[in-house]
Amino acid sequence: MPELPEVETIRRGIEPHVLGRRIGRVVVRDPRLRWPVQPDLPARLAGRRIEQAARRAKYLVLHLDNGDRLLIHLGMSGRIWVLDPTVAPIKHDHVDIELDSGQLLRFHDPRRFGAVLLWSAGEPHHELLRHLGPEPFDPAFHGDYLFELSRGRSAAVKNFVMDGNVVVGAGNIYAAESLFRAAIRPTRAAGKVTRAEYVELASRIREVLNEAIVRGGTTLRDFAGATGELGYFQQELYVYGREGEPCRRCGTGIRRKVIGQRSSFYCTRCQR
DNA sequence: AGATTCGCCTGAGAGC
DNA sequence: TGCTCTCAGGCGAATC
Repeated sequence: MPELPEVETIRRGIEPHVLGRRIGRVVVRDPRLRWPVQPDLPARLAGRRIEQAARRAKYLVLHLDNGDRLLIHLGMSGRIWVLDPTVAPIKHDHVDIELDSGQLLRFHDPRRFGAVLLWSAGEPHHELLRHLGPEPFDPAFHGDYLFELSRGRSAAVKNFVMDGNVVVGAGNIYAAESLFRAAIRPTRAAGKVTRAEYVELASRIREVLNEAIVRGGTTLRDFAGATGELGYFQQELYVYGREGEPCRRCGTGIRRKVIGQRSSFYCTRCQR
């Protein structure tokens, strides 16, 4: 499932293919995504030039020359491919965006949890982005911020950092890995984690995400179609998906426990 | 307000 | 081989 590092990798991958390109025909084969594709989206995209390929949380944000922006979210099974238009569409290829380079952007999403939405120039803030917490690499994100925000919270610290209102990008895998590196047990109440621990955690969240982005970039060096897969970072996981396997630090068997409906992995010895 | 649950989807993998 | 069942999960909405 594409998390923030995967989305950033995809952004970097498609950027050279879309920057400065003018959009031609847009084909919507199935508008039934997480939110329905707006009926007027093809007409409003046609003829627009793409001026910037940005990212906010897990949203790709393509800035257009008329001030409109195209939001693309991959949900959990979404893909974006840069293809030659002669490549025949396959099942779940929901949206094609033709470019004046002769290539096209193809949005593919079996589970349709993703979205392709037009954000009008007239709306300064998009409803889906309004509530989002800071980017992990934003200076506003630091240990003190987590500490202050978490006071009085009874939810598990893992759920707390996975909450997009708190900070974006700490998805299930990266939350688990960050908490391991910070030696914090994911089940702890967020309100009971100390300031010093949050300073460490914020640092580890940035570290883990940065490493994953670097690895993701490696897998897509010969970019043709961003796959949104884990890439080489998968080889460096300390706890995620390693139930029963020995901790890479101390050898203790990694524990799996469901926290807030999500599988969580941690070392009972290293994480307190 | 914060915490929890629900619902949308289909593919992969396990079990039979 | 082929079927059924379970699980996975981003994230807004609804509910507690």
